[in-house]
Amino acid sequence: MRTAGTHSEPQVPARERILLAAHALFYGNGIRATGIDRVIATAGVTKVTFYRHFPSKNDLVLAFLEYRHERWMAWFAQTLERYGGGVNALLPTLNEWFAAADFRGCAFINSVGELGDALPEVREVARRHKQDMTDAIAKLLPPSAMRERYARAVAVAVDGAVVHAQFGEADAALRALEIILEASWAQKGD
Amino acid sequence: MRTAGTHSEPQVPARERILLAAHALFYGNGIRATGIDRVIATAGVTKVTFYRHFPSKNDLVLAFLEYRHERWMAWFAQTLERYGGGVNALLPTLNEWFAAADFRGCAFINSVGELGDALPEVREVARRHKQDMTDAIAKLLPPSAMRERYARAVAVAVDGAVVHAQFGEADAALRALEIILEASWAQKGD
DNA sequence: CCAGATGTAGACAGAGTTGTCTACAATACG
DNA sequence: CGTATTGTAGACAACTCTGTCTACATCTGG
Repeated sequence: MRTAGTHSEPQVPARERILLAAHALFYGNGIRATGIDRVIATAGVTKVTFYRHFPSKNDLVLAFLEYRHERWMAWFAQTLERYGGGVNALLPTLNEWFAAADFRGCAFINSVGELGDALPEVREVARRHKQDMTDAIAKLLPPSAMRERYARAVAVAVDGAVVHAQFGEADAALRALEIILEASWAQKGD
Repeated sequence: MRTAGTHSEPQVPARERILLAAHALFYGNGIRATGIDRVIATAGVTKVTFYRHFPSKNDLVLAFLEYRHERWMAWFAQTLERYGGGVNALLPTLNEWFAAADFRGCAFINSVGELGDALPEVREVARRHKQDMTDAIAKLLPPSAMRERYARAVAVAVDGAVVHAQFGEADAALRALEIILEASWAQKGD
Protein backbone atom coordinates (compact mmCIF):
# COMPACT_ATOMS: atom_id res chain seq x y z
CA MET A 1 0.00 0.00 0.00
CA ARG A 2 1.54 3.23 -1.14
CA THR A 3 1.14 5.45 1.86
CA ALA A 4 0.86 8.79 0.12
CA GLY A 5 2.75 10.82 -2.42
CA THR A 6 5.36 11.40 0.19
CA HIS A 7 8.50 9.87 -1.12
CA SER A 8 7.84 10.50 -4.76
CA GLU A 9 8.29 14.26 -4.18
CA PRO A 10 10.33 14.93 -1.06
CA GLN A 11 10.89 18.39 -2.55
CA VAL A 12 12.02 19.65 0.79
CA PRO A 13 13.89 17.13 2.93
CA ALA A 14 12.45 16.27 6.32
CA ARG A 15 15.08 18.02 8.36
CA GLU A 16 14.43 21.30 6.63
CA ARG A 17 10.65 20.97 6.90
CA ILE A 18 11.08 20.42 10.64
CA LEU A 19 13.28 23.49 10.92
CA LEU A 20 10.79 25.58 8.97
CA ALA A 21 7.93 24.45 11.17
CA ALA A 22 9.94 25.01 14.33
CA HIS A 23 10.80 28.50 13.18
CA ALA A 24 7.20 29.47 12.55
CA LEU A 25 5.95 27.98 15.82
CA PHE A 26 8.82 28.83 18.18
CA TYR A 27 9.10 32.39 16.96
CA GLY A 28 5.36 32.91 16.63
CA ASN A 29 4.14 31.31 19.86
CA GLY A 30 7.18 30.82 22.05
CA ILE A 31 9.36 27.80 22.64
CA ARG A 32 7.86 26.46 25.85
CA ALA A 33 4.39 27.08 24.49
CA THR A 34 5.11 24.83 21.52
CA GLY A 35 5.00 21.08 21.99
CA ILE A 36 7.06 18.72 19.89
CA ASP A 37 3.89 17.09 18.60
CA ARG A 38 2.82 20.38 17.11
CA VAL A 39 6.12 20.81 15.31
CA ILE A 40 5.89 17.25 14.02
CA ALA A 41 2.35 17.74 12.73
CA THR A 42 3.21 21.05 11.07
CA ALA A 43 6.33 19.67 9.43
CA GLY A 44 4.37 16.67 8.20
CA VAL A 45 6.80 14.07 9.50
CA THR A 46 6.51 11.33 12.07
CA LYS A 47 7.96 11.08 15.52
CA VAL A 48 10.68 8.64 14.55
CA THR A 49 11.80 10.82 11.68
CA PHE A 50 11.84 13.80 13.95
CA TYR A 51 13.84 12.15 16.71
CA ARG A 52 16.33 10.76 14.25
CA HIS A 53 17.18 14.29 13.20
CA PHE A 54 16.91 15.95 16.62
CA PRO A 55 17.52 13.63 19.57
CA SER A 56 15.79 16.04 21.95
CA LYS A 57 13.74 19.20 21.92
CA ASN A 58 16.76 21.12 23.16
CA ASP A 59 18.68 20.11 20.06
CA LEU A 60 15.86 21.46 17.95
CA VAL A 61 15.79 24.70 19.91
CA LEU A 62 19.49 25.26 19.29
CA ALA A 63 19.15 24.36 15.60
CA PHE A 64 16.21 26.75 15.36
CA LEU A 65 18.25 29.60 16.79
CA GLU A 66 21.11 28.86 14.40
CA TYR A 67 18.68 28.85 11.50
CA ARG A 68 17.01 32.04 12.67
CA HIS A 69 20.39 33.70 13.00
CA GLU A 70 21.40 32.96 9.40
CA ARG A 71 18.02 33.93 8.07
CA TRP A 72 17.69 37.18 9.98
CA MET A 73 21.25 38.34 9.39
CA ALA A 74 20.87 37.77 5.66
CA TRP A 75 17.60 39.70 5.61
CA PHE A 76 19.10 42.51 7.69
CA ALA A 77 22.22 43.00 5.54
CA GLN A 78 20.24 42.82 2.34
CA THR A 79 17.55 45.26 3.47
CA LEU A 80 20.09 47.76 4.78
CA GLU A 81 21.78 47.54 1.41
CA ARG A 82 18.50 48.14 -0.36
CA TYR A 83 18.04 51.37 1.62
CA GLY A 84 21.45 52.72 0.75
CA GLY A 85 23.65 51.14 3.38
CA GLY A 86 24.40 54.12 5.63
CA VAL A 87 23.13 54.90 9.12
CA ASN A 88 20.08 56.30 7.40
CA ALA A 89 19.17 52.85 6.17
CA LEU A 90 18.54 51.71 9.74
CA LEU A 91 15.16 53.32 10.37
CA PRO A 92 13.44 52.21 7.14
CA THR A 93 14.86 48.71 7.58
CA LEU A 94 13.54 48.37 11.10
CA ASN A 95 10.26 49.94 10.02
CA GLU A 96 9.80 47.12 7.53
CA TRP A 97 10.53 44.51 10.14
CA PHE A 98 8.21 45.98 12.77
CA ALA A 99 5.39 46.23 10.24
CA ALA A 100 5.65 42.59 9.18
CA ALA A 101 2.53 40.61 10.06
CA ASP A 102 4.48 37.97 11.95
CA PHE A 103 6.74 40.36 13.85
CA ARG A 104 7.06 39.26 17.43
CA GLY A 105 10.29 40.89 18.56
CA CYS A 106 13.79 39.46 18.54
CA ALA A 107 13.86 35.67 18.67
CA PHE A 108 17.03 35.76 20.75
CA ILE A 109 15.79 38.22 23.33
CA ASN A 110 12.61 36.18 23.65
CA SER A 111 14.49 32.90 23.96
CA VAL A 112 16.88 34.13 26.62
CA GLY A 113 13.94 35.56 28.57
CA GLU A 114 12.06 32.31 28.26
CA LEU A 115 14.81 29.76 28.80
CA GLY A 116 17.43 31.73 30.68
CA ASP A 117 19.32 29.26 32.80
CA ALA A 118 17.34 26.21 31.75
CA LEU A 119 19.40 25.91 28.57
CA PRO A 120 22.57 27.94 28.98
CA GLU A 121 23.73 27.47 25.37
CA VAL A 122 20.89 29.76 24.37
CA ARG A 123 22.58 32.68 26.02
CA GLU A 124 25.80 31.90 24.12
CA VAL A 125 24.04 31.79 20.78
CA ALA A 126 22.20 35.00 21.60
CA ARG A 127 25.43 36.73 22.50
CA ARG A 128 27.01 35.69 19.21
CA HIS A 129 23.93 36.92 17.37
CA LYS A 130 24.11 40.33 19.01
CA GLN A 131 27.80 40.55 18.22
CA ASP A 132 27.11 39.85 14.56
CA MET A 133 24.27 42.36 14.53
CA THR A 134 26.58 44.94 16.09
CA ASP A 135 29.21 44.21 13.44
CA ALA A 136 26.63 44.73 10.71
CA ILE A 137 25.71 48.06 12.29
CA ALA A 138 29.38 49.07 12.53
CA LYS A 139 29.61 48.78 8.77
CA LEU A 140 27.03 51.57 8.48
CA LEU A 141 29.07 54.00 10.53
CA PRO A 142 31.86 56.21 9.22
CA PRO A 143 35.33 54.90 10.06
CA SER A 144 36.78 56.24 13.28
CA ALA A 145 38.65 55.03 16.32
CA MET A 146 35.36 54.90 18.18
CA ARG A 147 33.38 53.01 15.56
CA GLU A 148 33.11 49.78 17.53
CA ARG A 149 31.89 51.58 20.60
CA TYR A 150 29.41 53.66 18.66
CA ALA A 151 28.13 50.56 16.93
CA ARG A 152 27.49 49.00 20.31
CA ALA A 153 25.57 52.08 21.40
CA VAL A 154 23.41 51.93 18.28
CA ALA A 155 22.86 48.20 18.77
CA VAL A 156 21.63 48.78 22.32
CA ALA A 157 19.25 51.47 21.11
CA VAL A 158 18.01 49.22 18.31
CA ASP A 159 17.26 46.41 20.75
CA GLY A 160 15.37 48.83 22.94
CA ALA A 161 13.32 49.86 19.92
CA VAL A 162 12.68 46.22 19.09
CA VAL A 163 11.16 45.42 22.45
CA HIS A 164 9.09 48.59 22.47
CA ALA A 165 7.82 47.70 19.01
CA GLN A 166 6.93 44.28 20.35
CA PHE A 167 4.82 46.01 22.99
CA GLY A 168 2.81 47.51 20.17
CA GLU A 169 4.56 50.89 20.11
CA ALA A 170 6.45 50.54 16.86
CA ASP A 171 5.97 54.16 15.79
CA ALA A 172 7.03 55.66 19.10
CA ALA A 173 9.99 53.26 19.17
CA LEU A 174 11.18 54.41 15.78
CA ARG A 175 10.80 58.08 16.69
CA ALA A 176 12.82 57.45 19.84
CA LEU A 177 15.52 55.69 17.87
CA GLU A 178 15.55 58.57 15.41
CA ILE A 179 16.32 61.03 18.19
CA ILE A 180 19.21 58.87 19.35
CA LEU A 181 20.59 58.49 15.84
CA GLU A 182 20.55 62.22 15.30
CA ALA A 183 23.35 62.57 17.80
CA SER A 184 26.51 63.81 16.15
CA TRP A 185 28.59 60.75 16.99
CA ALA A 186 26.27 58.52 15.05
CA GLN A 187 26.38 60.77 12.02
CA LYS A 188 29.92 61.90 11.53
CA GLY A 189 31.95 59.40 13.53
CA ASP A 190 34.49 60.35 16.18
CA MET B 1 -4.73 17.59 66.60
CA ARG B 2 -3.07 20.96 66.21
CA THR B 3 -1.75 20.80 62.72
CA ALA B 4 1.25 23.10 63.13
CA GLY B 5 1.97 26.58 64.35
CA THR B 6 0.28 27.87 61.29
CA HIS B 7 -2.59 29.91 62.48
CA SER B 8 -1.08 31.07 65.72
CA GLU B 9 1.41 33.26 63.78
CA PRO B 10 0.14 34.04 60.32
CA GLN B 11 2.68 36.89 60.35
CA VAL B 12 2.33 37.24 56.63
CA PRO B 13 -1.14 36.50 55.25
CA ALA B 14 -1.44 33.71 52.74
CA ARG B 15 -2.19 35.93 49.78
CA GLU B 16 1.00 37.86 50.27
CA ARG B 17 3.11 34.75 50.79
CA ILE B 18 1.77 33.42 47.50
CA LEU B 19 2.60 36.67 45.75
CA LEU B 20 6.12 36.67 47.20
CA ALA B 21 6.70 33.10 46.08
CA ALA B 22 5.27 33.78 42.64
CA HIS B 23 7.53 36.77 42.29
CA ALA B 24 10.67 34.84 43.12
CA LEU B 25 9.77 31.90 40.87
CA PHE B 26 8.17 33.67 37.92
CA TYR B 27 10.86 36.30 37.71
CA GLY B 28 13.70 33.93 38.44
CA ASN B 29 12.71 30.95 36.29
CA GLY B 30 10.02 32.17 33.93
CA ILE B 31 6.25 31.92 34.10
CA ARG B 32 5.64 28.91 31.91
CA ALA B 33 8.55 27.12 33.53
CA THR B 34 6.92 27.48 36.94
CA GLY B 35 4.10 25.14 37.90
CA ILE B 36 1.40 26.16 40.32
CA ASP B 37 2.40 23.32 42.63
CA ARG B 38 5.83 24.86 42.98
CA VAL B 39 4.38 28.24 43.92
CA ILE B 40 2.09 26.56 46.44
CA ALA B 41 4.92 24.63 48.04
CA THR B 42 7.18 27.69 48.21
CA ALA B 43 4.43 29.86 49.68
CA GLY B 44 3.65 27.18 52.24
CA VAL B 45 -0.08 27.12 51.59
CA THR B 46 -2.42 24.47 50.29
CA LYS B 47 -4.14 24.17 46.99
CA VAL B 48 -7.52 25.21 48.28
CA THR B 49 -6.09 28.31 49.92
CA PHE B 50 -4.29 29.16 46.74
CA TYR B 51 -7.27 28.73 44.46
CA ARG B 52 -9.48 30.73 46.80
CA HIS B 53 -7.17 33.71 46.31
CA PHE B 54 -6.38 33.16 42.64
CA PRO B 55 -9.03 31.27 40.66
CA SER B 56 -6.53 30.44 37.91
CA LYS B 57 -2.86 30.67 37.14
CA ASN B 58 -3.58 33.54 34.79
CA ASP B 59 -5.01 35.55 37.67
CA LEU B 60 -1.82 34.94 39.59
CA VAL B 61 0.30 35.98 36.63
CA LEU B 62 -1.54 39.28 36.37
CA ALA B 63 -1.33 39.86 40.12
CA PHE B 64 2.37 39.07 39.98
CA LEU B 65 2.94 41.69 37.29
CA GLU B 66 0.97 44.27 39.25
CA TYR B 67 3.03 43.48 42.34
CA ARG B 68 6.28 43.59 40.39
CA HIS B 69 5.30 46.92 38.92
CA GLU B 70 4.73 48.57 42.31
CA ARG B 71 7.86 47.06 43.76
CA TRP B 72 10.15 47.93 40.89
CA MET B 73 8.85 51.46 40.41
CA ALA B 74 9.33 52.20 44.10
CA TRP B 75 12.88 50.84 44.01
CA PHE B 76 13.65 52.78 40.82
CA ALA B 77 12.39 56.15 42.08
CA GLN B 78 14.09 55.72 45.41
CA THR B 79 17.44 54.66 43.98
CA LEU B 80 17.45 57.48 41.43
CA GLU B 81 16.79 59.84 44.30
CA ARG B 82 19.65 58.36 46.26
CA TYR B 83 22.01 59.09 43.37
CA GLY B 84 21.00 62.70 43.08
CA GLY B 85 17.95 62.52 40.87
CA GLY B 86 19.33 63.95 37.60
CA VAL B 87 20.09 62.18 34.34
CA ASN B 88 23.39 61.29 35.94
CA ALA B 89 21.61 59.12 38.47
CA LEU B 90 20.55 56.74 35.73
CA LEU B 91 23.81 54.89 35.15
CA PRO B 92 24.62 54.13 38.81
CA THR B 93 21.02 53.10 39.43
CA LEU B 94 21.01 50.65 36.55
CA ASN B 95 24.45 49.45 37.53
CA GLU B 96 23.07 48.43 40.92
CA TRP B 97 20.21 46.59 39.34
CA PHE B 98 22.33 44.73 36.80
CA ALA B 99 24.74 43.65 39.51
CA ALA B 100 22.04 42.20 41.74
CA ALA B 101 22.42 38.45 42.20
CA ASP B 102 18.87 37.76 41.07
CA PHE B 103 18.88 40.12 38.08
CA ARG B 104 17.21 38.46 35.14
CA GLY B 105 16.19 41.38 32.96
CA CYS B 106 12.88 43.20 32.89
CA ALA B 107 9.98 41.09 34.12
CA PHE B 108 7.65 42.78 31.64
CA ILE B 109 9.83 42.29 28.59
CA ASN B 110 10.28 38.66 29.59
CA SER B 111 6.58 38.13 30.17
CA VAL B 112 5.51 39.64 26.88
CA GLY B 113 8.11 37.56 25.08
CA GLU B 114 6.95 34.45 26.86
CA LEU B 115 3.17 34.89 26.82
CA GLY B 116 2.65 37.27 23.91
CA ASP B 117 -0.77 36.55 22.55
CA ALA B 118 -1.59 33.74 24.95
CA LEU B 119 -2.60 36.25 27.63
CA PRO B 120 -3.18 39.62 25.97
CA GLU B 121 -3.64 41.51 29.25
CA VAL B 122 0.07 41.02 29.84
CA ARG B 123 0.87 43.33 26.97
CA GLU B 124 -1.44 45.97 28.44
CA VAL B 125 0.19 45.80 31.84
CA ALA B 126 3.62 45.92 30.25
CA ARG B 127 2.70 48.98 28.24
CA ARG B 128 1.48 50.75 31.36
CA HIS B 129 4.68 49.80 33.14
CA LYS B 130 6.85 51.25 30.38
CA GLN B 131 4.78 54.41 30.38
CA ASP B 132 5.34 54.82 34.11
CA MET B 133 9.03 54.11 33.71
CA THR B 134 9.22 56.71 30.96
CA ASP B 135 7.45 59.22 33.20
CA ALA B 136 9.98 58.57 35.94
CA ILE B 137 12.77 59.17 33.46
CA ALA B 138 11.13 62.39 32.24
CA LYS B 139 11.43 63.75 35.77
CA LEU B 140 15.21 63.47 35.46
CA LEU B 141 15.36 65.61 32.34
CA PRO B 142 15.45 69.39 32.25
CA PRO B 143 12.10 70.96 31.37
CA SER B 144 11.62 71.64 27.69
CA ALA B 145 9.00 71.25 25.02
CA MET B 146 10.69 68.05 23.93
CA ARG B 147 10.99 66.49 27.37
CA GLU B 148 8.40 63.76 26.76
CA ARG B 149 10.00 62.76 23.50
CA TYR B 150 13.48 62.76 24.96
CA ALA B 151 12.30 60.69 27.89
CA ARG B 152 10.95 58.13 25.46
CA ALA B 153 14.30 58.01 23.69
CA VAL B 154 16.10 57.44 26.97
CA ALA B 155 13.59 54.77 27.96
CA VAL B 156 14.18 52.91 24.72
CA ALA B 157 17.93 53.07 25.26
CA VAL B 158 17.52 51.88 28.85
CA ASP B 159 15.48 48.89 27.76
CA GLY B 160 18.12 48.03 25.22
CA ALA B 161 20.72 48.15 27.96
CA VAL B 162 18.55 45.94 30.16
CA VAL B 163 18.35 43.15 27.61
CA HIS B 164 22.04 43.38 26.82
CA ALA B 165 22.80 43.16 30.53
CA GLN B 166 20.56 40.11 30.69
CA PHE B 167 22.74 38.55 28.00
CA GLY B 168 25.65 38.89 30.40
CA GLU B 169 27.08 42.08 28.94
CA ALA B 170 26.17 44.49 31.72
CA ASP B 171 29.36 46.52 31.46
CA ALA B 172 29.24 46.95 27.71
CA ALA B 173 25.54 47.82 27.99
CA LEU B 174 26.24 50.58 30.49
CA ARG B 175 29.05 52.01 28.39
CA ALA B 176 26.75 52.03 25.38
CA LEU B 177 24.05 53.79 27.37
CA GLU B 178 26.61 56.29 28.58
CA ILE B 179 27.47 57.24 25.00
CA ILE B 180 23.81 57.78 24.22
CA LEU B 181 23.25 59.86 27.33
CA GLU B 182 26.16 62.12 26.49
CA ALA B 183 24.18 63.50 23.56
CA SER B 184 23.38 67.13 24.12
CA TRP B 185 19.61 66.70 24.08
CA ALA B 186 19.77 64.40 27.06
CA GLN B 187 21.90 66.83 29.01
CA LYS B 188 20.55 70.27 28.44
CA GLY B 189 17.10 69.66 27.06
CA ASP B 190 15.81 71.08 23.79
C1' DC C 1 22.58 -5.91 -5.26
C1' DC C 2 22.17 -5.25 -0.83
C1' DA C 3 23.05 -2.46 3.37
C1' DG C 4 22.25 1.74 5.52
C1' DA C 5 19.97 5.91 5.65
C1' DT C 6 15.63 7.92 5.48
C1' DG C 7 10.95 7.66 5.40
C1' DT C 8 5.94 6.05 7.33
C1' DA C 9 1.88 5.06 11.26
C1' DG C 10 0.72 5.02 15.71
C1' DA C 11 0.79 2.96 20.54
C1' DC C 12 2.72 3.75 24.99
C1' DA C 13 5.34 4.95 29.36
C1' DG C 14 6.28 8.32 32.78
C1' DA C 15 6.23 12.68 34.27
C1' DG C 16 4.24 17.16 34.94
C1' DT C 17 0.34 20.39 34.18
C1' DT C 18 -4.04 22.90 36.00
C1' DG C 19 -7.88 22.74 38.57
C1' DT C 20 -11.67 20.21 41.73
C1' DC C 21 -13.20 17.88 45.69
C1' DT C 22 -14.01 16.09 50.54
C1' DA C 23 -13.50 16.94 55.29
C1' DC C 24 -12.05 19.51 59.04
C1' DA C 25 -10.01 23.63 62.28
C1' DA C 26 -9.45 28.31 63.85
C1' DT C 27 -10.44 33.10 63.76
C1' DA C 28 -12.90 37.44 63.40
C1' DC C 29 -16.94 40.12 63.35
C1' DG C 30 -21.72 41.64 63.96
C1' DC D 1 -22.88 33.29 70.07
C1' DG D 2 -22.82 31.79 65.80
C1' DT D 3 -21.82 32.53 60.93
C1' DA D 4 -18.65 33.83 57.22
C1' DT D 5 -13.91 33.85 56.13
C1' DT D 6 -9.66 31.97 55.98
C1' DG D 7 -6.92 28.39 56.89
C1' DT D 8 -5.25 23.06 56.75
C1' DA D 9 -4.11 18.01 54.31
C1' DG D 10 -4.08 15.47 50.45
C1' DA D 11 -6.48 12.52 46.84
C1' DC D 12 -7.93 12.76 42.17
C1' DA D 13 -9.46 13.74 37.23
C1' DA D 14 -8.21 15.11 32.79
C1' DC D 15 -4.83 16.70 30.04
C1' DT D 16 -0.29 17.66 27.77
C1' DC D 17 4.47 16.98 27.46
C1' DT D 18 8.83 14.47 25.97
C1' DG D 19 10.84 10.57 24.43
C1' DT D 20 10.78 5.26 23.17
C1' DC D 21 9.25 1.43 20.73
C1' DT D 22 7.53 -2.01 17.14
C1' DA D 23 6.96 -2.94 12.43
C1' DC D 24 7.29 -1.84 7.82
C1' DA D 25 8.54 0.84 3.09
C1' DT D 26 11.67 3.21 -0.17
C1' DC D 27 15.63 5.41 -1.92
C1' DT D 28 20.74 5.63 -2.69
C1' DG D 29 25.72 4.57 -2.80
C1' DG D 30 29.56 1.38 -2.72
